[in-house]
Amino acid sequence: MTESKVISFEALRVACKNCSLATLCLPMGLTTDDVERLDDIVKRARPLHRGDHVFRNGERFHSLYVVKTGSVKTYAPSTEGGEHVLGFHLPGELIGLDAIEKEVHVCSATVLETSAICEVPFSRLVALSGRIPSLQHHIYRLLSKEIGHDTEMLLLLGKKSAEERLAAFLLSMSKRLHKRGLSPTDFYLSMSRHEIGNYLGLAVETVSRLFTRFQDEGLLKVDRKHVELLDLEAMEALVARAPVGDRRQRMS
Amino acid sequence: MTESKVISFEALRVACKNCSLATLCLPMGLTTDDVERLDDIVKRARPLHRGDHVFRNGERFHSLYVVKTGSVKTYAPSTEGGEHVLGFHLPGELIGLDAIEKEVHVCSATVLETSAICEVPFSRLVALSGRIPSLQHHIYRLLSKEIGHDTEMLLLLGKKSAEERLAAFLLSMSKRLHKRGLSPTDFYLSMSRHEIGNYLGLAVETVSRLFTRFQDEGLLKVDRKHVELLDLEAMEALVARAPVGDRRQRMS
DNA sequence: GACATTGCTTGATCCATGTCAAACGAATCT
DNA sequence: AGATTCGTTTGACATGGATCAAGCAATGTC
Repeated sequence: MTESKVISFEALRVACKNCSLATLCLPMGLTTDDVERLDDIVKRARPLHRGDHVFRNGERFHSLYVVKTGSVKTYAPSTEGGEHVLGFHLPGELIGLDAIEKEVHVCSATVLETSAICEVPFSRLVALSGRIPSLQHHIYRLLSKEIGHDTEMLLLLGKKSAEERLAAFLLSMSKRLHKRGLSPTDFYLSMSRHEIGNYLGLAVETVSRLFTRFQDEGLLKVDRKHVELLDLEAMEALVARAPVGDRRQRMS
Repeated sequence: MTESKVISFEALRVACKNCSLATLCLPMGLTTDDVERLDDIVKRARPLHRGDHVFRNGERFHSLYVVKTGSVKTYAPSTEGGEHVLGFHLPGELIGLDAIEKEVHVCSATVLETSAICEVPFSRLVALSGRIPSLQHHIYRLLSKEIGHDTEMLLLLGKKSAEERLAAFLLSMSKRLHKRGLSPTDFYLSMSRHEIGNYLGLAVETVSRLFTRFQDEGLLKVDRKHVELLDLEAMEALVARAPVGDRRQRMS
């Protein structure tokens, strides 16, 4: 009990300069000196537990957040009690970028498993970026990257079949986990089938059926949250297919 | 002939400080002095004609572009010759933000009708933003706004019915045109049904049928590209409906 | 002015995926 | 351990929207 508490405290005490996420997170491309300064403004919070919120829709925006360990789901609560899952975020990923414009959080972020989150006060980040041109430029790139990612999702939701969506989702998880030094073929999903379906614009039942179909076809092995991708190539081929509407007229 | 040429030349010569788009475009929130400096870096190009490209997928990224008059379509060309329409852009709107990260254009932008486009060299904008904090912050907001917009589209494509998508599209056009001093209820669409369908993740036939249905229901009057919205309220009610999947279980 | 070409509309049909329903296993509570 | 709940799976069925197939209206071409 006491021991695990000490361990997580130690884990959180680690500064940006020692952080294994250095290449994924903000410090990328900064000098050692700059990272020290960035270090000063980042607050490291105590671990959050499944279901805890990092921020909620409607709250005033003060900080960006970086997932340090664990995973986070962002979603837009809808009237009627439903929700629209906007994304799943792994260690090193930044959340809250959509709140800069209105200075209010336009979505909510909740933790899918016990997670550590770094808080980056935005006004201090902006002040710092005014003095460090490379940081300023890096923030532009981060925001642009987010736009690029959203654009990919737009294509996925607008043009791809259920099968292609789930394959793309699994490959995305695979690649992102791999970048973090984990197995690209063997991992645990921290989100439910319901959340996956919601995220991909599919019914839970469709997601479930696709998992069993993929398994029958030998593409993967799945047991509850545990997924083993057996044929990455075939999966890549699935998502690389021309979008649905385009399959009608084949060009010369 | 000669006369129209002179007119368009005059129109283009207009500087940022006199631009009617001032509140929509970059200069928002800047001092007169700052706007003058911004003025120096913005290049005003000759008018482009229907089908001309502002930039193409794969080209090296140098500049952001602002639509001054006319309208622009951004799209991601797919293999097989098809395309995925990412957005339609009206005067005052900025395009190319998704290219900052990779320094390469990840989509193409083509002009839907004769249009004037302002070019904003990004490196010069960045340099200027380093010296003008309010400009820097404004760029953060612009990028964040784009993310927010993409997020809305994600909801539209992931959760809404064909009917809701078209209604949302028409209302979006209506609001954006209104902001530019044009009628919110009576306007011409510069894009084809095919492009609308592609953008909304629908078949052309579905878009066409919905237009006739909306007309039959008295929501609007449509003749080719000319649209007259007759019942904005009813249309708002349509798009405000809870997303598809959420209509099942109603909360207490 | 006839003839392509292109964009739009309308009808008939089909199918992928949503919806409804039920059962089951795993996890949590008492 | 038994009961409850929740997440998942599977089956049966319904349907929104895609696809296929004409026909038609507007625009451009020679």
